[in-house]
Amino acid sequence: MRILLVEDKVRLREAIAKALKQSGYAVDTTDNGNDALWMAQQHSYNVILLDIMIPGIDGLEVLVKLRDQKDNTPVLLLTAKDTIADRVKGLRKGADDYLIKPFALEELLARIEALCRRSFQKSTSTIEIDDLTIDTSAKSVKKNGELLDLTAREYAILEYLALKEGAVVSRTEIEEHIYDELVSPMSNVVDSAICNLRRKISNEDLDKELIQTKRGQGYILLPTSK
Amino acid sequence: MRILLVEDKVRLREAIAKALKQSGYAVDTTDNGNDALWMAQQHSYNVILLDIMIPGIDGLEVLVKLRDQKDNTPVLLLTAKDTIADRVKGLRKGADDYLIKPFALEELLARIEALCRRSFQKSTSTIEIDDLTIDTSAKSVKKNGELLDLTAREYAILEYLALKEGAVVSRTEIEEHIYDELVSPMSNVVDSAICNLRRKISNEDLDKELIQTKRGQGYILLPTSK
DNA sequence: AAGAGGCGTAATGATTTCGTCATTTAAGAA
DNA sequence: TTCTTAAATGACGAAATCATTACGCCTCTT
Repeated sequence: MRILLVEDKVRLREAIAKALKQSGYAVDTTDNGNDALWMAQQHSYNVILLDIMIPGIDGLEVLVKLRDQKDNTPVLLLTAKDTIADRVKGLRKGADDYLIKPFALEELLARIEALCRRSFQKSTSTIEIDDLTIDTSAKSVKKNGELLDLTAREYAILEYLALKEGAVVSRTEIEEHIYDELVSPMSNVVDSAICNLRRKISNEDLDKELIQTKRGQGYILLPTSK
Repeated sequence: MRILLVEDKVRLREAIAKALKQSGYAVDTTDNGNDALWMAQQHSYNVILLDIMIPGIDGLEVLVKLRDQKDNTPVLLLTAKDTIADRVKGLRKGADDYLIKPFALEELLARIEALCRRSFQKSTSTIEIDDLTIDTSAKSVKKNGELLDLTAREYAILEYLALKEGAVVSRTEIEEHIYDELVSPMSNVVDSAICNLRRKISNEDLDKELIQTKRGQGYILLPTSK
């Protein structure tokens, strides 16, 4: 999951970014509205955290412009203005949620999780696929009840594929949603990560791979039944 | 465990705060309702101790606003008003418990403990994990019946991890719930504390650590069986 | 007021992750 | 089948993260 964080106050921005990264998100940050718009066009973020009071174009304007461009990325507004009027204004303009500063990081994390879940149209925090149970809240994976020891990267990729279960996911898409930094075009990081992931989730007895390769297109996660 | 104490009378406030700290809680205090609301949003407290008769917004209003904001932090009301009507009013508005002044500190501590326990959905005051028995009431830890000599910090961290057994707990989360003051972003206090803690609870014969490291995410307390 | 112990900090050493590269394997087209 | 290209795999090394130790400040006790 990739998040754009738009916040001008350095300390707060870095504190939030740190917490987000600890929770396994790929995070891009900026301190102003212009860059925010630019970045939102460059990537398709899973969630945008938008401070309202920022230099240049303010948060609400950024939100309006995004929606004008038919960009429906979930937006969570951050603001100090604790008035009903502003809250309503933000939501009217197409914000998906609203958090009043200062807020507890845990609450922020919980809301982001909810927004992600909603955007993938999942109502529960666990995804079951074959003998795998992915708990997106605990960020853990169990196989037949056994906890698997996945690294953060491996988990992130598996979660992403699981959320898009049955859809072909290109390498580029994975790179864009899981990796902070730009991945060089020649790199085979994703292949490599998928390889390790498969090793950990594969069924020796079952020859069918849960993560299948679509030659020239990418990967797809398919339950054996389908 | 982090507690917000809202009480305007200086002597009483400091007496309570001191007792709480001695019992190992991280404590923030304020003497008025406005700050209380502000602080409650800033952190996710484990318990809020709320005096009803305070300057500015009164305690009941603070409670109402918290609940309006979907903040379900356990609230323990403190008040001199010993009338059935008020008691009912407080509880109706979403308070979790009620204590009439003057009260014995011991009773306060006992109720706080109960609230914490309830919020972590534990019914007993002892947690057993492998050969460890954590007595959240006595704030002591036994290993195979032997009392361990943990410092307050070490105990607090262990208890917190134990209450969230099986869940990955990030450094940020530990800092927020165990440490009074803001921890500088570069600090490795938590690492250091975990290291000391491990030394004291580790089994020389068993190679598996009870507190496991989730690289890039945090720590997790896992019984060996799982 | 002095001593002890707790605790935060910083430095260093250990571990793990992960990206890259090289090689092998597999898939699809001619 | 054979050739071409994509993907899988394994080894390696750099970088990031974590563990551990030592040190010094501060608080609390006596």
